[in-house]
Amino acid sequence: MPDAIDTIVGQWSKERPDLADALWPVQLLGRAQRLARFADKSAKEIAAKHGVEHGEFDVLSTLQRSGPPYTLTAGALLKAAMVTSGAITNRIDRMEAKGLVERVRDGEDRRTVQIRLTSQGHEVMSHIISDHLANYARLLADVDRETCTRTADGLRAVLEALGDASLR
Amino acid sequence: MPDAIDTIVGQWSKERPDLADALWPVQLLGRAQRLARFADKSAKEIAAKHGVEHGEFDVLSTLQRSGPPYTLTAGALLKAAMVTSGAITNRIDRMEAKGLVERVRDGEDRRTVQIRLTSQGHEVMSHIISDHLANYARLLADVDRETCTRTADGLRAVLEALGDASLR
DNA sequence: TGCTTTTATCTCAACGTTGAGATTATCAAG
DNA sequence: CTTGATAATCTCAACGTTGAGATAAAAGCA
Repeated sequence: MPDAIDTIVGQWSKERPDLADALWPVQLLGRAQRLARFADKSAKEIAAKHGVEHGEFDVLSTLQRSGPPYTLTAGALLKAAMVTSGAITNRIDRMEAKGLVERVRDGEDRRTVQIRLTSQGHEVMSHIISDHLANYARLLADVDRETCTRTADGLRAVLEALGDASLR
Repeated sequence: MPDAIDTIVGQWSKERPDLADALWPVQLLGRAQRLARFADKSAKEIAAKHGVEHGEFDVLSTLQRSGPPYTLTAGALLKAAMVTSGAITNRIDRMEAKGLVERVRDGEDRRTVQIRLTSQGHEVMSHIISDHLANYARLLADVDRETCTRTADGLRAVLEALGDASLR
């Protein structure tokens, strides 16, 4: 059964037959983008339900999963989030105002700013993460588990080839 | 070899062992999001090289692959692009100013606006698409073709289960 | 010690998207 | 016809991100 990407590839094949042999990457990358859009949109709704922006959820998540003392530099956060420095500064500003994180400048290197999850941030996050994972599971409810595993493994191979480094 | 998502899943398993069994969707959706980010960022650069925004490239692409007469309604474009109506209006405004598309209100249903690719838009697009596909191929250059095919098929199954309808 | 380069974060204006509401047109009854 | 409901697009203020430049601290080197 054709999906949206099959349609797109079919349309291009007709319109530009000379490019037919160059369309195969779209089958993979186009679908990854499409799936990511659905997942993003869905995750955004879950986060909003708990009163945080999508990007803020990302920061909370990165901090909590980093484990005690739930503290990372602004630089580590922007790399993990794949956004620019301006975006991280803004997110931290907003989150600090909400009491979710706090900036700590300690002695070692005074250029860096340590961002620490507050107990309130910790609390909010523990509620969101369950919802978030349940939502993700719901999205994939109709897909058999082996397809998920196999596809995830394929994506891992692709990301490795792309040089997507481990985070630590 | 672990990738960024393996690291994330590992961190969560340690921090919240009670959620260990609920992390499997992240293996798939997290990687899709990550791959999509790389692809998006790369596509954005290609489009910029030709003087168009990422979203504008999306519109050009949708119009051209739709085939003669290279005309779609604003509504069709916003569905294809998965964005809101405001975004499409703005994109069309900008693109019309650049001479890439033109609004045509013909008689049938005067609520709708037909967006038509101009000859200039056509020309710009034919240059971009080759670059774009070459860039996509370059991204996947180090991945063996069968992995791509297998993974793309897996993603199609997931998208179908999500109800991602064919576009026409 | 002094000078330059590099690193980390913040500042801020420009930009694109969102999302609710307004506008205008069509359709379905009555 | 007229009314009410539905549909398609546009308007616009609020919002988050980008990206270049500024600031300040640390590291490299003479």
